[in-house]
Amino acid sequence: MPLTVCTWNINSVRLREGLVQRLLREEAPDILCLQETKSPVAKIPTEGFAALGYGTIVARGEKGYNGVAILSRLPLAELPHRDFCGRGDARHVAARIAQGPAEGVEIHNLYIPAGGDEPDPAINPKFDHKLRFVEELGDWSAGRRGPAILVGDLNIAPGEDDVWSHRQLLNVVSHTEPEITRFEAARAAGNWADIARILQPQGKLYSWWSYRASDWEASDRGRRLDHVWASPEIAGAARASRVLKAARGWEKPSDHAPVFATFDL
DNA sequence: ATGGTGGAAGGTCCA
Repeated sequence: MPLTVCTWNINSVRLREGLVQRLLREEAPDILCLQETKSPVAKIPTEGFAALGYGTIVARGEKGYNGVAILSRLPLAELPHRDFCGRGDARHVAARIAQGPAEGVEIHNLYIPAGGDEPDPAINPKFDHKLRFVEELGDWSAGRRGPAILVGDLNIAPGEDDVWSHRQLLNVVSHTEPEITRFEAARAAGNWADIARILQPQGKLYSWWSYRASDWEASDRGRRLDHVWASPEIAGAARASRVLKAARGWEKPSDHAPVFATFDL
């Protein structure tokens, strides 16, 4: 049975409730993980999602910033989240699929700090926070076991083909050496498979295009910031991966496009 | 080298 998971930085779930509904109607993933919901959990507009079959929602939120949510048409059991960097931020939410062929698979939805502009932890506390967050992701990954899918806006584009210009972004936060080193170390620590690159090792892949371009599509200065990782138990079941680039062109879009992965479980 | 846009809060910070 196929299990399709989607991850999307929505940049306000309340402002873009209609876009979320459109995605659910047109693409119908089994599970949709959202980041930057920017809403307290109680104010997430759940009714319309439930009416579309996504009555299971596990979320964490705060007012105005951060926020992560898992919408599902499969039953979920919420799992404890980790308070990365001990700040109480709503950057991780987790659940276990509770029924069906994928029963027992854990879903981890993460929003890694963007890290600010200056890629120097000595003068930029946001970049320091980002580096420590990714280090902690490695520690946590090394200690966990069992079938799992980790998705989210990880805010790092690790490969040369994950950015529009490797050379021009080497000193731009999201593609710097200290970030990428820690990112790949964290992935290795959990034996996570990068599903998009398992299925397409070469060629440009982006999931984010800045709002600050006069024509995002024409300039196509994208980065792959949104990821789907799978644990070794299920990485081999990955069958498909894609970016719904069209959603970046929807009315009043998020600056991120949804990323999908399908597993035969 | 710079500034460009967008969301939310609320007279600014974050991305």
